Amino acid sequence: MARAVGVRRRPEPAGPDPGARERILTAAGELFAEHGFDATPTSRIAERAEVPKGLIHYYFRRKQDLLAALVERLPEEPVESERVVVRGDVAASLRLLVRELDTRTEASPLLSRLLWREADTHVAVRQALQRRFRVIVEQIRAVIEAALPPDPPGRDVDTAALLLARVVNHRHSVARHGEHDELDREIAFIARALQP
Amino acid sequence: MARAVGVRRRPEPAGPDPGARERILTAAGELFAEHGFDATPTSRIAERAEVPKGLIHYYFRRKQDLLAALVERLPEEPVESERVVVRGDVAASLRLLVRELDTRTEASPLLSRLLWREADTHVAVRQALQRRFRVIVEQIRAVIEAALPPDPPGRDVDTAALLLARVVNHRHSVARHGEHDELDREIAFIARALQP
Amino acid sequence: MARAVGVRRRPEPAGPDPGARERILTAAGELFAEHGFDATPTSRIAERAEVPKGLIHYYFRRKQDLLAALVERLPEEPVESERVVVRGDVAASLRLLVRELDTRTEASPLLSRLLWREADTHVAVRQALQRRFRVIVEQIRAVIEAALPPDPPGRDVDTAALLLARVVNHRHSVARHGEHDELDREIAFIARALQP
Amino acid sequence: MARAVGVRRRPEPAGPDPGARERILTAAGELFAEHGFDATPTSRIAERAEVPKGLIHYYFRRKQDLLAALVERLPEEPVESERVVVRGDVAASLRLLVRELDTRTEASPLLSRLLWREADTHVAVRQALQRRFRVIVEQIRAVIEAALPPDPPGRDVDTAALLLARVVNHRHSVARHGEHDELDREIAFIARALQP
DNA sequence: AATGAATGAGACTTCATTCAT
DNA sequence: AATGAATGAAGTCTCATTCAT
Repeated sequence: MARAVGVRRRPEPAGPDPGARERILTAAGELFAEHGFDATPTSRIAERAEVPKGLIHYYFRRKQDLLAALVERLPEEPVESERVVVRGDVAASLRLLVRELDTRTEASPLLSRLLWREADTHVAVRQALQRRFRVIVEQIRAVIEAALPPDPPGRDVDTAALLLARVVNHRHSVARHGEHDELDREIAFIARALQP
Repeated sequence: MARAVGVRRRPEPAGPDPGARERILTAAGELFAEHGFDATPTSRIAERAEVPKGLIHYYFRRKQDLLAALVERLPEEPVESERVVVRGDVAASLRLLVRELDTRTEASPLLSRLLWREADTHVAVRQALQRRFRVIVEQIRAVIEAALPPDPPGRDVDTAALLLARVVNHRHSVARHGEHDELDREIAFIARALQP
Repeated sequence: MARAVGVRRRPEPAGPDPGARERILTAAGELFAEHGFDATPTSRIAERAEVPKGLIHYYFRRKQDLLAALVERLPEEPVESERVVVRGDVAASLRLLVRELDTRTEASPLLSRLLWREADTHVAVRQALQRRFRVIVEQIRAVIEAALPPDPPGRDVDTAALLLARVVNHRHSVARHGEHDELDREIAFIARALQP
Repeated sequence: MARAVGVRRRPEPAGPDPGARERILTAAGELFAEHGFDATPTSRIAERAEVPKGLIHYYFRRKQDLLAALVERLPEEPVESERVVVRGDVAASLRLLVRELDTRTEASPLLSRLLWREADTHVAVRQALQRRFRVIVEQIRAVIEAALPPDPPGRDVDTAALLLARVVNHRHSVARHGEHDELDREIAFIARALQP
């Protein structure tokens, strides 16, 4: 029970700690999002993840690798169009799709903003985000076409998709989230333009 | 906290250097834009501005103040609507307006992106940018209304303005500039929706 | 706020250096005492302690903590009265006690003066020193009472103790040490006053 | 009335400012006393004295010279013994003398402490203070002798004087002022010892 | 005589990263 | 496999001091 005074004890390895890697990434994501990448010392990440500082560099040789790993974690697989399409009602379909996209991002809205913030200086991040942007444009286009009434006149679906993608992305990157009214009005506007 | 006791050697100031403040701001803007705020040491700013390091802190007590000063420099006065309105042609009017807005930002496209990047962590920057965003929305709305044919049915001008403002802002903040085709197509799309 | 982007070269730590902490404290004590707290850069401490500058901040987050640690090191346990009491001879007893107190302080006379110097601006230091002063008053009182002839008339032992404590403290804080004649004369004076 | 925009105006010398030197010294004394010599930038002194920073270095080439000048200002001329002597009552006499000495120092008790604090590192200060200490010892001795009953047995007046001087000085240098009871008891103790 | 602009030395501190264990 | 100790590079900022005017 007592501990000999003066004897330096090795801190006893404490055994394997599964989930440590995961905790590190979570902590890093939160802190980066909150204070920025540069302003977050690895030591603070270690604290929040409750791991020794050394372990971070054991899993991620450099701090930058944390960012890369964070990007990997972003859900990449597209929303299955069928799940959100309301045949004949473009506005409703898009609303559903956007809710779905939001949900994925909302998992960590700050993280999304963070990544866009770092995109300019970190190539890997930028590329991943641009890829994701293109996927979203494509998805919107698909949903619009699936929801549109069968006889397709010459509407500019491509532009509508890009437009909405920008709106969505704008919210996820720099604008403040939350105002769903505005978003819905924008969707309605675009939908109306597609079916006269 | 203190200075070592002893006699200082050669401060040797070289007399007033007008334009130094300006050079510092320019250098700071460029470097911040290129590498980010945190990753730019004041020493490098001094180098590029060709001033002694101390002068930077003489003009701007802390590094943050450089950011603030950079924001001040953004042109705030709105575009005079009359200059860009083409009566009866909403699309043309908006194209002109957007070109004008671009020009102002393009003065330092990187700077604009930088500021949006830092908005999350620097309150003053964020507020200034949000204010600017609102001004732009308002301007777009004004132009649309001035360009619209005289008999006004119940179109959603507000939403159209917000939509376009988002597109513009998206380009200035996170998207890559330059693809004017897409932008023009988006403008056309919105304009068409406004006059059936 | 940040670190320039780029790869660091050669940290190359050299393994545990036991005694480093101690060497740092010793060096700090000496230098502070010699030139003052503010006028001693941590870099000079590092030099004298023969440790890299970083190590100082590894052990003591801020420079102030060095002062605090220095105070901790002061011997706190009181002199055992019995060791110095010469029954019936107050002057002799006090001389012995003062010699003992001196010895403890003389271990680092400059350090003592330093601490009193910094007491005004560093609360922790001030409190520690005030505590020590009170202990000394108490000790002196105890010794006087133990040494006093058995039939105790109404002498003002308290005041005598305070008086001597002040003399001792005066020597340790601002006066120059060393002149034992004067001290002995003062002790004799006080002792005489106590036994007419 | 209007001022041409953009024209740089010399700030107009504002005419001679007698008392500026005095104000600088006062401000310096206060600030040094409050925060310490090293921790007080000349800029802050300038602020409080309401003079341009340059003026300080115009009057006092180096910061140290401010300390020296502060020492000069200390009242040096001794208290006239006759004013405080109560013939036949040593205690009363000493009480009066000490009150008088206090008054002089109390003019700026913090300043007194400051000077003792800096005495170790600034030779000029140290010498001035030591000189003053000797003057005080001498004064006390004179007062004792003047107050003592005419038939002088072999009392140790010198030691009594030194003792009291130490008490006084201890209060002025490191101890907290204010407790006059203790001081009076100490004076009484010493006085009693002088006249059995 | 007075002053604001300017300067450079250097102080403290933070931190990513490495190595021995 | 894991970790605490250790390092050194660099960053921000302060400030006494000087000079031109």
